[in-house]
Amino acid sequence: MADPRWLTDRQLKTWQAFLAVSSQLNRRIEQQLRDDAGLSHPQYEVLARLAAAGGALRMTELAGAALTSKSGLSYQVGQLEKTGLVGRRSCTSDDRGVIAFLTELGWSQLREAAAGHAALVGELLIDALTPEQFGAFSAVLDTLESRLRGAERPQRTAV
Amino acid sequence: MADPRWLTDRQLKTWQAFLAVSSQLNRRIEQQLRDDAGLSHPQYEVLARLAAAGGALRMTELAGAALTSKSGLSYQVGQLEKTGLVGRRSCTSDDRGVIAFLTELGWSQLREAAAGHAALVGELLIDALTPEQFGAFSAVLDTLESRLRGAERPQRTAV
DNA sequence: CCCAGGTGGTTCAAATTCGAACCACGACTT
DNA sequence: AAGTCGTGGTTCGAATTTGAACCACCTGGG
Repeated sequence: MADPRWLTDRQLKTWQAFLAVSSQLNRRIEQQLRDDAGLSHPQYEVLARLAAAGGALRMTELAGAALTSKSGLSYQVGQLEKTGLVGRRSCTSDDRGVIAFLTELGWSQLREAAAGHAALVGELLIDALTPEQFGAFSAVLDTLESRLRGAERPQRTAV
Repeated sequence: MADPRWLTDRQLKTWQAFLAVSSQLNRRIEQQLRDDAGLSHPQYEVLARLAAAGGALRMTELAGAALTSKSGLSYQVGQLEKTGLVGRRSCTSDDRGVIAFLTELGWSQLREAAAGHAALVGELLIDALTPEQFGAFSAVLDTLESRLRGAERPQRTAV
């Protein structure tokens, strides 16, 4: 363990800025969705993903981008079902599977929420940056995302 | 509300990448801290901030970067107090105030956790990027951070 | 001095989150 | 066809989070 790695001030500051931005951004988004449509961010994500997929998706696919755990997804879909925004139907080709789908109400609620959401993301994330900055930011995120996707669990190398 | 703003595919994809990266990064960090030092990320943040301030800080200051709510901070400091990593003492100049401070145990636990933490952040965030990318990323985050700090609650512009 | 108003922290109930345990079913073996 | 293993989802309990209500104390004005 000799001479462990340290981060420079700049690196540490950047990391902290990332955490702060991430946290603040989430806070704002959450607030907007709550006020405009009575949805939590995770719930909005579920609706948005379903919509992007044409209106229905298997639970596993929904869990895809791992914004939440498996059980968390069950919970949120349950909530959305209670309020009538999505429904559940079992998968014909695989009896284990469950398909979540947007109801009419779900579509319309999503449509309502989406405008304000897009506006806010645009304002906070896009408008704040120059086109060059945005391009660079986008590239960086792609890099980080694929890197993170790669090594799921680094683990200590053997004993 | 005529013709609401929409995001381009690229913009939407970037936003989603941001969410995914943020979530994954947090997951990894959380796991490392838990395994190496039995700390949650919020707890580590508290210890790190205290250390950066020389070992003691008022609750309000700790809440500063708003990684958590006021009550959340109370809770976490409470947990850390139970495990003996921090202590509470009342502020002499203002009887309302409470000062949290690192205990000896707190310092040493932090030291242990810090190495692994720095290594992981270095690996996931720094090493993944070219120096140019990192510079751009850093600049973008600064911009976003100050922008977010600025308009706390945008609100709809009058009626 | 006493009161109104604001700030600093804690406490409370309710909602959400997570991982572990669990059940049901499909896929592959023999 | 029965047996085993892996996958898809849900359920359970424990920990955490949040906003609102609350108490104690400071500050400024009568």
